[in-house]
Amino acid sequence: MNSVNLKQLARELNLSVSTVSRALRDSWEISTPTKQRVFALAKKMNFQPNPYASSLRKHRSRTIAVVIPEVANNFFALAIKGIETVARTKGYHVLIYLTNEDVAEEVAIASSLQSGRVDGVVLSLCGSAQDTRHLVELQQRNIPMVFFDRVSEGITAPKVMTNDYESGFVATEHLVKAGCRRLAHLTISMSLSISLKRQQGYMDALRRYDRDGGIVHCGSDDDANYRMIRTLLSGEDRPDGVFASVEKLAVQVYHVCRELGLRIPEDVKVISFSNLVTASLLNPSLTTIAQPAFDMGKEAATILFRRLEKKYIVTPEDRVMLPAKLEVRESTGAGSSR
Amino acid sequence: MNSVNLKQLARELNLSVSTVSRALRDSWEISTPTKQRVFALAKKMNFQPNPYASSLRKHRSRTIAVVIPEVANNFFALAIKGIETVARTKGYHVLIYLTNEDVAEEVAIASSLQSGRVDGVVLSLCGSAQDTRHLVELQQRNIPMVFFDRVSEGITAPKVMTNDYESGFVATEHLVKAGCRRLAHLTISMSLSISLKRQQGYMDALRRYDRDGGIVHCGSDDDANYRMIRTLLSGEDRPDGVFASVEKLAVQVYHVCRELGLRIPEDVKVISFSNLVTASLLNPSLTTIAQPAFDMGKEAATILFRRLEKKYIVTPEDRVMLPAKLEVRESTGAGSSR
DNA sequence: TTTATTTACGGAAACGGTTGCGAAGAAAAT
DNA sequence: ATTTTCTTCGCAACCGTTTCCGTAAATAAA
Repeated sequence: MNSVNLKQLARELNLSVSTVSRALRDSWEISTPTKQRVFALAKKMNFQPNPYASSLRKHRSRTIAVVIPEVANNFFALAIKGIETVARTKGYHVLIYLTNEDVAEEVAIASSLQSGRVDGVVLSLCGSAQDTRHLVELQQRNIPMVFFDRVSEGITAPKVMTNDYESGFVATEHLVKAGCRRLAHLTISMSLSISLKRQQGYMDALRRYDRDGGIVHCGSDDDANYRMIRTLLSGEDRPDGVFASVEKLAVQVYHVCRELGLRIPEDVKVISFSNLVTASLLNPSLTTIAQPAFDMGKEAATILFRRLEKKYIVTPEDRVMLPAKLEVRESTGAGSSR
Repeated sequence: MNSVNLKQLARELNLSVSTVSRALRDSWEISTPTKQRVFALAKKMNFQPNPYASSLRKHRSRTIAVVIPEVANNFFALAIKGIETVARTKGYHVLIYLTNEDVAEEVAIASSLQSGRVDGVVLSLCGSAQDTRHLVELQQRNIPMVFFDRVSEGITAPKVMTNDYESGFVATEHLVKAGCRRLAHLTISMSLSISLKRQQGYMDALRRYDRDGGIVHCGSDDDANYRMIRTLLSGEDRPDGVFASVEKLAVQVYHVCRELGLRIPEDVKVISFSNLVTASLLNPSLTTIAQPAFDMGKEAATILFRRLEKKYIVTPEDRVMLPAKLEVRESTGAGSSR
């Protein structure tokens, strides 16, 4: 345990505890020579102020929480990196909580956050059906929240997101223009607004181009998803274009196509929301809608810190849109196998 | 701010603060009816004890730190997941710190951890040259540490690792048996013990099978790495087998081969340490040495909590070996293009 | 009935910084 | 010389919980 504290410094310096405390915080009330004496000894004794004493007194922990559905996913990993980068330059610490796409866990986490352990929260919702009471309770405790990507429309808090509707439209349009006649959209949630928006973009593009297409509602069970996709691609009237809303579903599509002997892009064209670094190295390389994950994390954290510094007023329609980018590759190509 | 505290509960119940505190901790000193009254009101008022007051008083924060070089990497992401899973079942919170492969950041983080903010640390070193004084100082503050993967041999602390020497040997042997005559090993560090062990396995396999082979020392600068690999594969006497110690180098090899028009595996066979979920979908699919990342995280966290519960005595040679697994795929195949 | 032992709870001192207020001494103003 | 104003620092309360210790009442033992 770190046993060097203010009291010891004060005794050693023949000063009071309060003077030492103020000197270390570079208060104007303390003379320069005294400050220097204090700094010197503090450094010599490697004094580290007890963060818990400070948090208790100041009602501020200099800690934020990041609540996300999963971490083994390039998008969220990059977002964490963005958040952590900003946090450390601000002198904040980052607690991480994984919901594993399970609402019950999200509720439990939100509940534990009510204790005042953190000054603010950056979060991305899990995909299952959402009752947002646990988040409302957090709001009522005056714990600022900022959403990113998987936002909650029902809650008044800043939201950092991508242009999901347009991206869904563009992805679908891209498939159509690549020659697809019968499409399918793989989605992970019927409650997340980002899923609904991507889906709406898909549907509107279908109508705009007068194409046929269905929607497959996947979940968090990988095996079940695999079977659903297998069924989809096994039928007589299987789609010749698939738009996956998350990369893990695209990966499943690749596996299913291998198993069924379907060629991409000749038999089925594939496009997906994804931040896979290996997208260009896949066989065939995968056409993606890539989100600026790192920047979204940075932006969300930046907004949160502005809120914590009271330099920010939240409005109901408070959102930052960072554009996703279409990266055309072979999986939606004309058909040249390489 | 959460303003319902013990004092308010006590006033409401006509009890003393100490009694309420004891009741909530289910102390034997408190009668059952009193406990029930306390529990009922605490639940009704949604009482959440202030964790900072508790930490200050008990000198325990129920928080651990995870210090890793990066997060946008399947290995570390899965390890975090393993650590977080164990932590939450134990009621602990997880702080995350990224060194970005920068020793200076690692030192700064270690220094900030001296404050007693965390009860223990799970860490994986960054690759640059290591002076371990900052870690020794943490040890001296009685903050338990557990290493995983990128361990420090100079420090007496539990280490969770894979059989790096054998894996290096096996990987090299696999390339040799696939027909490679001239090998190259891409490594990221000259100071990490895991790199040295993988390298030693490589060298011993070369000697055992009487093959020629060099070592390319890469760093954390992706562009520089790319150029080094490009130079390696551009020469007249380029290798026909490459063993990458981390997946990002294997990805670079793929890109370089595309640029140079080299065919994998016909011209160059590639094997790599990697936890890429898309390894089997790459073009060609990548032969990997996969580490049990999730289990390594779980194991490291489990050991740390045993230490925190004083049920664990550390010995200098304290290490857990979890075996890595060779997954043979096309990148080291006989040459069939698919 | 008196004395020893439980049982159930309250008082108060921690834990280590932070901060409002007051006060002593020096400097400046009158 | 006296009063006022700074400058610099100390005292003590405070944040919310935990825990040592003490004590009154209830029960058991003598």
